[in-house]
Amino acid sequence: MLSAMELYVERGFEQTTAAEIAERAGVTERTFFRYFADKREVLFGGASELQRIVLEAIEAAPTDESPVDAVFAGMFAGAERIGGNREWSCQRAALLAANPSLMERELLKLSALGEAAAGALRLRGVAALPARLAAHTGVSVFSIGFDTWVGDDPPGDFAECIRVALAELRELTAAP
Amino acid sequence: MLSAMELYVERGFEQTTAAEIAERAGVTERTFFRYFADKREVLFGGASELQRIVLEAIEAAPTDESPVDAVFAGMFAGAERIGGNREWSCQRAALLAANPSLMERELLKLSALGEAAAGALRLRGVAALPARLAAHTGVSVFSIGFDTWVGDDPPGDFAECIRVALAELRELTAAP
DNA sequence: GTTCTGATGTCAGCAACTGACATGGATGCC
DNA sequence: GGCATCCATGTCAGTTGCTGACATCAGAAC
Repeated sequence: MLSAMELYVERGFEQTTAAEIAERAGVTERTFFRYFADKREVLFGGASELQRIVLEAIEAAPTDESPVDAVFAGMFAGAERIGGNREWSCQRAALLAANPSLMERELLKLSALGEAAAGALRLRGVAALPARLAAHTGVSVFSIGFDTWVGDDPPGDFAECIRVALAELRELTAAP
Repeated sequence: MLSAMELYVERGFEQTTAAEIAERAGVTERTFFRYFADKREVLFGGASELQRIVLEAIEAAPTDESPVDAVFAGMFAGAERIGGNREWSCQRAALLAANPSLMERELLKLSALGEAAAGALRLRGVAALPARLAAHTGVSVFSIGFDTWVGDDPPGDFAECIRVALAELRELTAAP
């Protein structure tokens, strides 16, 4: 709901009651809770779509591609979906940063995305441990790239931020 | 509180009220909420100590050690703290797996640990982006290693699980 | 036109959490 | 000993998130 986002930005998340959101949306509080599991979930409507896009891209990756490459095919597809509206992303990021309970939910969604991506890798024949490692590493880089992108001076668009982060990570983990 | 953990295991997290925990502990519900910010926080008493141990180990690492090595010095120190009581870790992991709201809190704590570790790296002169990447990668491997360790057939103790995961990750991210 | 179904409203209620104030017991000082 | 002080806890009332049960009502299906 856009009404909820507006109110959260206007007066803060904790200071906004479910009844107020419902009222602005023109429905009852009870109806609000029929659409959203809880007050936080309003901000995560796009999560399932993002996950779908990521998974489809992983599945669509060439079978001979490495697990990490397949995962990042998914991440770049996800970045393309999000990368259009930087303004909105910044606003949302500020809200999350200011409200630990919202950040909790975000982290849960990201973790679920990681597990789902790991599942997609497993379908490609990757063993359990490398699947989880590659998938969660991908999500981690995605997330840190996002932070860079909504930060003060990003080196480019969202995808570019991810590329930069991935290159840096490869350098960091290069065997000694 | 041990009373809380008992009750959560006995009858489940959601089915346990704060009043019941307080009663078993011999205090008032109000007093319970003076000690713990919320119902979930009871299970995360050790988080601050873990963070302290990890940070101290990172700070204590030789100055010429790479960021990743320093982070893993911290992770192994943390693993040593936790690795003693596998039984308890398994019970706790089962609780988290069964309760998304508890998992949320766990992820928030792990994320905070990652940010704190990144801060410790920055004090060693590491730039912001590589610091966050190394730190969160370390936490991610720590967490996946933990899952392996409390799983069905771990390849050894907690530290060994982390070593295995780290080696696997290095192989995965090796430049193509 | 009736029936059925799905979305919404209404209402009562539980449980998580909080603020304000009371109380009591330990501690320290004279 | 007596007194002041402080800190932990109890008491109580209240708000808010969230849920179950049931009523209502509009539109689709027949």
